Amino acid sequence: MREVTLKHIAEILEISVATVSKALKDYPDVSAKTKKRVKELAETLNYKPNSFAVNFRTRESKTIGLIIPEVVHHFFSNVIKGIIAQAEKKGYLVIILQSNESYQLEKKQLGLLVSKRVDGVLMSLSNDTVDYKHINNVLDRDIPLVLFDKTAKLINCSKVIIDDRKAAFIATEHLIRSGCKHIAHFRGPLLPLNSIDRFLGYKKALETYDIKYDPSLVYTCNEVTFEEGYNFTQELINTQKRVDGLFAVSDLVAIGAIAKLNELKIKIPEQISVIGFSDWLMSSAITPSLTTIGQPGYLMGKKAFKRLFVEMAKIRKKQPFKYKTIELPTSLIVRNST
Amino acid sequence: MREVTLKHIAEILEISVATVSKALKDYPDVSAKTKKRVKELAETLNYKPNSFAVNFRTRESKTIGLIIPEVVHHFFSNVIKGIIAQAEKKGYLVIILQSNESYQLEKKQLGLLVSKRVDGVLMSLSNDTVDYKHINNVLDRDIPLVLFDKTAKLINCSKVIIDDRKAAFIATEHLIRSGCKHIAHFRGPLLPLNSIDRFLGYKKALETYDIKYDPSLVYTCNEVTFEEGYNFTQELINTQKRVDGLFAVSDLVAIGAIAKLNELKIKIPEQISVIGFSDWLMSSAITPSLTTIGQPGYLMGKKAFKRLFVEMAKIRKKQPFKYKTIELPTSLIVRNST
DNA sequence: CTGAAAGCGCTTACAG
DNA sequence: CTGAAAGCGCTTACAG
Repeated sequence: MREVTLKHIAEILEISVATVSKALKDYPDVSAKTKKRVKELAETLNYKPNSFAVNFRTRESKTIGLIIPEVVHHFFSNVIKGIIAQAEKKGYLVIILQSNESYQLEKKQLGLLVSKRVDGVLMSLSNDTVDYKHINNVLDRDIPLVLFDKTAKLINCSKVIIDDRKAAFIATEHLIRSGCKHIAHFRGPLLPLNSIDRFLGYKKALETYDIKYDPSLVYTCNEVTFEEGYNFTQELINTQKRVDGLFAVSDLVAIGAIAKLNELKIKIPEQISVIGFSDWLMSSAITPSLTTIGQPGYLMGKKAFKRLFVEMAKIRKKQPFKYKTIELPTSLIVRNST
Repeated sequence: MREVTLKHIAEILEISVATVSKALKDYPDVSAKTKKRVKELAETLNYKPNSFAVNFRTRESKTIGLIIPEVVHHFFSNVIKGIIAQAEKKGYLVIILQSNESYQLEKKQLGLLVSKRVDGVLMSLSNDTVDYKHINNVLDRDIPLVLFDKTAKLINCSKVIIDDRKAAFIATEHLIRSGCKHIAHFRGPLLPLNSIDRFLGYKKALETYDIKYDPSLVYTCNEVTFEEGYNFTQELINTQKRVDGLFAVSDLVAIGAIAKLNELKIKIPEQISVIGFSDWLMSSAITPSLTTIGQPGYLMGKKAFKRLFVEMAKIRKKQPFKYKTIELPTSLIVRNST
């Protein structure tokens, strides 16, 4: 079965390829009668434009690229879902690449997407990324790019984020208001802005409520895993320090902590209150259910695509535009661990 | 900055475009000297072939499509990860679409991928899919397509699966061997092959060990959620029937059951043993940790791409090949809930 | 070893 | 209202 082309239709109808093309695209300068004939035949023959030819001609692929640090991650899965849903609605397809939290991979993948000529890029930085040349390079080539969740202040482009500092402040404040006075923090890696901001929000809350900041109550989770939460909790308990609250950088870490506390028969929240961050699927299912900060992953994906869509249109039409930072609200979800 | 093309290089070097093209691709019929000059200049100018033109010419996109019922799902996330990792290794990019367990969407998305001219398709059927015309249609057009995890016997193509029936048999057998005699089953929806097979494995194990099958101990989870596990457990307990074991179609359902049993202060595994299916991230973290069947998601993704890669090559070279069904091993992971 | 030519399927500025 | 023509950037069969 040969692929049907404009030429076939033109030959059958004994008109030119140009007219067929214009008829199908409803150009005003084609007679209604011709349009009708062309469209009907196209329908009958089940004509589908050759997208390779269309891409080539129009210099558009109607495809965007997405680079994400880790696909197997409740929050990021939700972001992905939001992005593909919104993209599909607008006729765009999404190519997904995983940077594995590696700067080298991220750089390489961005190169792949550019050489594939995606119409735009959505990305969340890897924890490893310290240098932004690869990103500025894309921006300089007038390829729209929007960052989400893990961003960097020094990159000048549109961003969709939450206010990590404020959310962490609220989380810590919630512990303080529930009566905690000795609050530990299992923070994220030193580099990404999110974990810095969450740490700063924690410190700020202590300061606001006149609680002395004690650096020995802060542990750094480089991998942000269950095991780190589990092990650091043991270490924390071993120090024999007074601790009555714990703010963990993510639910997974908090759940690790809860597992260890349960094991040690330390009562939650009576002896130690625990709060996480992100609201993972499982957080309401564990015992005790985890108080946490709700982070709108699906919405973030949706908004990120929407912004990208706007910028793709602007660039296509060579219209000037300003970068925007869109901040999404978070929520305190109180459950039984505090 | 104008895009560098073969023509630019040809003009600067005062040779033909054809020779430049061949030199870059190391055709044997170009002199070493010319090759060297061309390659050096291409390097200096940072020449990148226009992938739109290449796709158009070669009729290949080096892109595959992936249709998955649900992105936010621990098992499927792992499959996605395996697929993109393997695809990237072979120079392929992956477009991901989510069918949302809807046959209509699945059909539409398959159409999108075909019109986008992906080189191949990987998919897992939606629970809703009863009719396979859309898939046979793709296969008939000589577009390679491999199914994984959720497949159908009636579709004639390559598949990457686990033996759900056997795994369910082993899960149920494990309960029986731990002393359970009254085993409930929270099964999946009536349609997809997986949940039918898991149900059949359960029945077969009962039969093998001379335990009478009691249909009133079987509940159907249409959505396969935490809530269903939670609610059906309440219903099950309400019936006052003797039950000492539960095999749930997925970990999420099992975790819902555990949450309810904990709430009712029913001891696990002393009073009721619980086993799940899939080994989600959280299953080792809950209390008690969940015994389950390990299902190799990442490997499944990897194998599915590998098979697709083979078939893409065969079809490109117009070589005949046979469809293959690749069965991956599962494992019984014993934890504290049994 | 090199190059002229055709062509992939479409779009669009232009002429009539 | 219709069509001839050019062109997007590349590849490859063919001639020399």
